[in-house]
Amino acid sequence: MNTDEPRWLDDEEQQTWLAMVSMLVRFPAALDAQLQRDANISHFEYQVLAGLSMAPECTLRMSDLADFAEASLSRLSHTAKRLEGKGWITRTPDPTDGRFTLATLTDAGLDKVTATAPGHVAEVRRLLIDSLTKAQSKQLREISRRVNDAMGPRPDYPSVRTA
Amino acid sequence: MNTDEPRWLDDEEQQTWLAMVSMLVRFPAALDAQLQRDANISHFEYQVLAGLSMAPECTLRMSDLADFAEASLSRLSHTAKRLEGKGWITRTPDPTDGRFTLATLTDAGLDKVTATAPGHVAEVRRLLIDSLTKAQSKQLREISRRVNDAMGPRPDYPSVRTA
DNA sequence: CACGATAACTTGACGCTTCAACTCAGACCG
DNA sequence: CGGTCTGAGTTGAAGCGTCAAGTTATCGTG
Repeated sequence: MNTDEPRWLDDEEQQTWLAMVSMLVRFPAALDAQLQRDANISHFEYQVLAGLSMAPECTLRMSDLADFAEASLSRLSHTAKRLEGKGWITRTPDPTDGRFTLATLTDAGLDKVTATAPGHVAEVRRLLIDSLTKAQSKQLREISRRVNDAMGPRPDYPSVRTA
Repeated sequence: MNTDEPRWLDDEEQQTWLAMVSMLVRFPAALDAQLQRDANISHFEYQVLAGLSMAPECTLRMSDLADFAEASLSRLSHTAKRLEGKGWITRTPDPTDGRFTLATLTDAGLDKVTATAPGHVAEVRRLLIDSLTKAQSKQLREISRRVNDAMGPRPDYPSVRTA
């Protein structure tokens, strides 16, 4: 609603922007497509399962899991219900503090992640890692860091400590 | 479902990947948040209106508009119906070929874009352009180009020719 | 000129995300 | 202890996107 003359984008800036938007739209779609095709799950569901698989005891509080997957608690809750319905996770109140809910990967859930991970990693490699030189990969890390910083402090940035 | 030992990501690759995922999730959310807050429209709706505003006669075929906005025709059709309901666009069959539908920005729609654009551009600047050095901006263009290429030929890449 | 393609939308149903309540457990306070 | 507050999680409704059919207009072909 600001009507002061804005600083429009010059040609190069616009190209950067358009290329970025295109990648922004297509990349998540490509990831979802691969996972949907090969494992019949969404990228977000995969993230949830993968997050649990990397946690001690395959268990995480809902809020920590939401934080890891950068999702709202509500979104995670709905998804957790679906995943529970498929037998891949269970939810129980935290015995040490009933306010928390602990999500745990079942054996079937672990099998699912194990079966799905290689194909997913291969796709990430194909689309991103192997498409870039080592230098570009480093540049992308720095660029992402800066953009993430510009968006504010939400994700605890340095090394999400999950693997 | 491939069970051959995959090439896992090493530490640096994983960091690149995680940073990228974070940006991928948060950046579109940030754009939508700004537009929703200041103009009460989604980024996709903005793209549609902006696409029309840049076209000759403020008019485009639905299929060309879908192509520009990298959306399915179905998605665009639903959105167009909503935008038409708000009085921002109109749809008419192409007089020269009844199979096409021409979407045209109304005066009210043009006002909406004009009022919304400066704030949106400012946000793009704040989050992306001004967060990066000129060199990084160039790197990002090249990185996006490569990743977009890896995802296949869908969008007619070189200079979308809309402005 | 009829008649089967084909392509450009449009529509309806379904699934997922968001948003705004709502529930519930423990903390804090008198 | 009872009362209130806070924060975690859940739920239901509403909105948007996708998918699979449907429509309709033109093209080709005989």
